[in-house]
Amino acid sequence: MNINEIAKRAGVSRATVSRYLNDGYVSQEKRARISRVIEETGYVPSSQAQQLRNGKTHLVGVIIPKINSQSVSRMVEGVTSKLAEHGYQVLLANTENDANKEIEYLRILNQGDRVDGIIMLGTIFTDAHEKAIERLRVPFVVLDQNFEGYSCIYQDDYHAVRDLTQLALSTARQPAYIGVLKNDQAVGVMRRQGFLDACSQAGIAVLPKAIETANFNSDSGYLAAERILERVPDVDTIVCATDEIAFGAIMCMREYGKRVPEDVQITGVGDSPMSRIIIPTLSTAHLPFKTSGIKAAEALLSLIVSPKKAHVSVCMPYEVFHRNSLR
Amino acid sequence: MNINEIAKRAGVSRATVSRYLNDGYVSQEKRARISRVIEETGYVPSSQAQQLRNGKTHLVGVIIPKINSQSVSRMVEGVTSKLAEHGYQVLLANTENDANKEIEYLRILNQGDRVDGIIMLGTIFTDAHEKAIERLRVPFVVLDQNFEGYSCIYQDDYHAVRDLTQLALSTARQPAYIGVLKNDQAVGVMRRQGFLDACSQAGIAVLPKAIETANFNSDSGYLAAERILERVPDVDTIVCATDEIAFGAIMCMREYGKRVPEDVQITGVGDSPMSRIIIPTLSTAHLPFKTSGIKAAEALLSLIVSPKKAHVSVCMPYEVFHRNSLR
DNA sequence: GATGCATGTGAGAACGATTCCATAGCCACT
DNA sequence: AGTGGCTATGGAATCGTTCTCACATGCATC
Repeated sequence: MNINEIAKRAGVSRATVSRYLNDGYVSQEKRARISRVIEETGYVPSSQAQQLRNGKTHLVGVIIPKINSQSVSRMVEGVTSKLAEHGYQVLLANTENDANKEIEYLRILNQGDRVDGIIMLGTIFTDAHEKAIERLRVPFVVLDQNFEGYSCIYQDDYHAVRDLTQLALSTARQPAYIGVLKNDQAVGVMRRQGFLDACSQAGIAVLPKAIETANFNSDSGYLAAERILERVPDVDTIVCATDEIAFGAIMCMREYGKRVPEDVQITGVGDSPMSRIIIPTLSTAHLPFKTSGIKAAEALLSLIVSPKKAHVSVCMPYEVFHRNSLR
Repeated sequence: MNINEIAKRAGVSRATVSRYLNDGYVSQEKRARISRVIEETGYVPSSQAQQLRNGKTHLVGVIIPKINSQSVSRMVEGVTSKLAEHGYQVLLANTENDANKEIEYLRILNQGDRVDGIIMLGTIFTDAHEKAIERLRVPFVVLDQNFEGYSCIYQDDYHAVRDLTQLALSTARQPAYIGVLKNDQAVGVMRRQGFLDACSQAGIAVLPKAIETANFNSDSGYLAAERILERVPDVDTIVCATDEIAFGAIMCMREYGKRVPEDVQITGVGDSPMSRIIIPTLSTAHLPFKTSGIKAAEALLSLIVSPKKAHVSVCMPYEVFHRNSLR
C-alpha cells in the first residue's frame, strides 16, 4: 500500500495525496475522499521514502560506555524523554567500555545520514576521537564530559568532590582518595583535583600512597580500600570518586573492624538510591543526571534546527548530602 | 557525494559501482579505479536509499517500561550486544511505565517499516496490546513475560520465589508477602503464586492481611513492610517480589528494632549488586537478565531471517542464593 | 561454425515519497 | 479588458540506491 494506490483509489493525483498528508491546498471534497481511503486501507507513509526524500531521519544516535549504570541510564532516560517530545527517537550504541568501539560507532552513525545528530556519553578523548568527530556531518553534543571546542553538558565534578572533602576535613587530618583512571577526564581527573585542592587549602599534604585507583564497582573499591588501610593505617577519611567505590570501602571498613564514621569517614559521588539505604547512609553529592540528559537533548535539537549555532557549554549544579558516613 | 558521482569519476556506470560495493562481477582494472575514487572522496552509500531500495533498515525496536532499572538495563545490554554482532542497531522506545505509550510505540515502530523487528519488554497485556501486536508487519518477541501465542523469553519467576519461600519456611511459620500489582503477569502474578503454593505445600494458611502490594522501589517496600508489622505483629518471614522492595523491608525492620534474620527473615528477587552489600546480605534469586536479552535477540534475528518460523517460548533457569537475611 | 557458459558492462526501471512548475478557474481591483 | 492574487490540481523531476535486462566478449565444447 503506497501513495500511488491511495491516489488511484481516491481518484486524485499522488501529489494531492501528499499535500493532504502535509500541508498544501486540497479542496474539502477531495480531502474527504482521501481521508476515507486512508482510513479504509490503514495506509501509513513509508518513513524510508520520506527519509530519502527529506534527508531527515528523526533519529539521534546516543553513544554510551555501558547501559547498566545508574548515571548512564538516568542520562539516557533524560535524553529519550526530551527527544520523544519532539518526535525524535534514540538509536542506541553501546560501546561496552571499548574506546575503539566509540570511534567505530561515530563512523557508523555518521555513515549515510543514518541519524540527524549524535550525543556521546564520552569517557576517553584521544586524537582518533577528535578525527572521527571532525568528520561528522551532523550536530554533535558531548554529555557528562567537558571537551573543549564541542557542545558539552557536564557535571561539576570538581566542586562536588572539593565540597565533600572540605566537609570531611573539618573533623579529620589524614585523608585518602580512591579514584578512577585519569583517561576519564570528568571522573578521573576533575574529581581527583577537587580532592587534592581541598586538602591543600586545608594545609594538608596528601601522601602519594594515600591515593588509590579502582574501577567503577564496589569489589574494586573494597580492594582499593584494603590497600589504603595497609599503607596508611591511621587514615581517618576516604573520599571515593563514586558511590559504588564507596560501598566497597564501607564493606572493607566493616570487615577490618573500623567504625564508619567514628574511625574512618567515607564519601561517594552520585547519590545513588542505595546511598540512602546502606548503613551508615553515605554522604555523597547529587548530580542531576536526568536533567543533564534533557539539557543535552535540547542542545542537540537546537543545533539540528540551526547547525550554524555556536557551541554551548553547560556545567550543571550539584548538591552535597551530609549523611551518616561523615561525622 | 553519491554513487553517480563516483561512477562518473571512475569512468564506469553506476551499476558497476554498485556491483563493486556489493558482490557481482567487476574486472580487476575497474575495481582498482573505483576503489581509488572512493578512497579519495570518502564516499559512503546512503543508508536511507539502501533502506528504501532493499526494504531493510537493520534496526530493531526495543520497547521498555523504564531504562533506569537493574533488570531492564541488563536485558537491553544483552539485546544490544547480540544484535551488534549481526550488524543490527537498537531503536529505543521508553514508555516510562505508561501502557498507552507501549501501544503508541508499537504503532510508531510498525509505521512505514521503520524497523526490521520488535522486542518488547512488556508489563501489562491488554486487548489493545493484542490488537496492536496483531497489526505488526515485522517479527516480534516478548522479553521477560510469557504471553501465550507469541515468541517469549521469560524468567522462571514462579519457581524462583517458590524455592526461596520453601527455604524460609524450613525455619518459620508466619510468612508475609510484598508483591506488585497483578496486571504485571510475571512479577505480579507468577511470583505471588510461587509464594502461595510454597506456603500451602508447607501446610500454612496465609492470612490475606499478610499480603501487601508495593511499587518497584525501596521506599514503597518500606511502607508495605510497616503495614505488615502493624497487622501481623508476629510475622517471622517477609518474601518480597524484588530486591528493591526487600531493601525497604530490611530498613523498616531495622527501624522497628526487629533483627534480620533472627526475628524476621527477608528475601528478594533479582540478585542486584546491592544484595551482596547490604547488611544483612540479602537472600535472593539470580535471574539471567543479560542472557535472556541475548536469547531474545537471537530469537528475533532468526524470525527476521525466516518469518514463517514457529514461535519459541523459553523459560530461563535461575539460581537461589541463601545469604544472611535467611536463617 | 553453431552452441553454451562464465565474465563483464551499462541502460533503465524500480523503491515511495515530496516538491517545483505549469495550468486554470475565480474573484477583485484598476 | 487587463492584471494580479488566491485556491486547487496534476505532471514530472528528484532523492540515491539496487537489480533486472540486454548485450558483448572470450573460450571451450560438440
